[in-house]
Amino acid sequence: MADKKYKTKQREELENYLRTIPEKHFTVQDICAHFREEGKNIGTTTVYRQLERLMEEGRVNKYILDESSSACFEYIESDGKCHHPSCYHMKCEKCGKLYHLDCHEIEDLTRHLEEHHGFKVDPFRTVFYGVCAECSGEADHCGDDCECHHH
Amino acid sequence: MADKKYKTKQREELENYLRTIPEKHFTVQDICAHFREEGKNIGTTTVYRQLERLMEEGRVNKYILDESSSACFEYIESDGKCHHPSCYHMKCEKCGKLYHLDCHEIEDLTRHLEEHHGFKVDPFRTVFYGVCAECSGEADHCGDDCECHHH
DNA sequence: TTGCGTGCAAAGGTTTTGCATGGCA
DNA sequence: TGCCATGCAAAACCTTTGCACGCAA
Repeated sequence: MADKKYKTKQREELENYLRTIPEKHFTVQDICAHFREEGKNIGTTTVYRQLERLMEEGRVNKYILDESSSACFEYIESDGKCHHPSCYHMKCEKCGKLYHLDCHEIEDLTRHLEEHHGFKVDPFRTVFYGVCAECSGEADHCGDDCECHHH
Repeated sequence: MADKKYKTKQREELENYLRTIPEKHFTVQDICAHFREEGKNIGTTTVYRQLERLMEEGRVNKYILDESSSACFEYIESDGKCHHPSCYHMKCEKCGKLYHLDCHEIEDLTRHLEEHHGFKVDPFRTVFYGVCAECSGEADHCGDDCECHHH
């Protein structure tokens, strides 16, 4: 099962870049745009394939927040442990921002759901939708007509 | 703000059909196929637009289970109140079943998220993804190669 | 030299948009 | 008669696949 893996220039540059943005969210397009700005060019296909491999290695997470928009990826520091108490996210329906849910209560709930409901939650896939503090504070300035979440 | 809404044949037929499958999952294609079988024809575009409207009215939920496959919708009984202690759902990624999360712990968490994180969760939109009791019990029969969740 | 990796182009899917036509009020 | 709704076709997107060429080992 020892996969033969070549260490290519693209793979190395991609990983180097990812290391500079740990735990930030990005799309395939973001990556391509970044390298284009630096004069370097990495094909879209390659980025998809490298990210897929990194996912299999558990070094990248993939989130699907909205169809009809690109999937969101996140690089995980490769020291083998998650820096967050939990891997859940909260997504604001007003401004579109995505927050890590750093909270121990959710751990308790996760355990509760498994022990009492027999349901083993996948924190990577699970997103809490709602309204964030920022947006509920300035509700008047950011109503339904606000387009800020279309960035 | 009183939207002018015509009551069209298509809208009525769609709602009539949805009422027969409350809390079941369907895609836009499913709907179109159903009406095609009955000889009636409703355009894909129309279904998308009607479902969008129903979503805004809070009578339909939309789930994104996998990119590169269609979005999933669910009709909610429209009597205006939820029959469950909480309105969260758990969705099994193996068998595709959707469970209501009848649980008081989740109420506590909701309160906690609002009070300590300033995040007001929308329980109707939020779905816990994971593996249900049934499926984790028969893990051997329903492994990664199992296609049952592709219905 | 071997065979994996790359990247262009094209395909495959879902969802959205434009626009002429149809139907509700 | 207004004007919203419909539905076809086309566009817009994201993602995947095919294939020839390049490059690491």
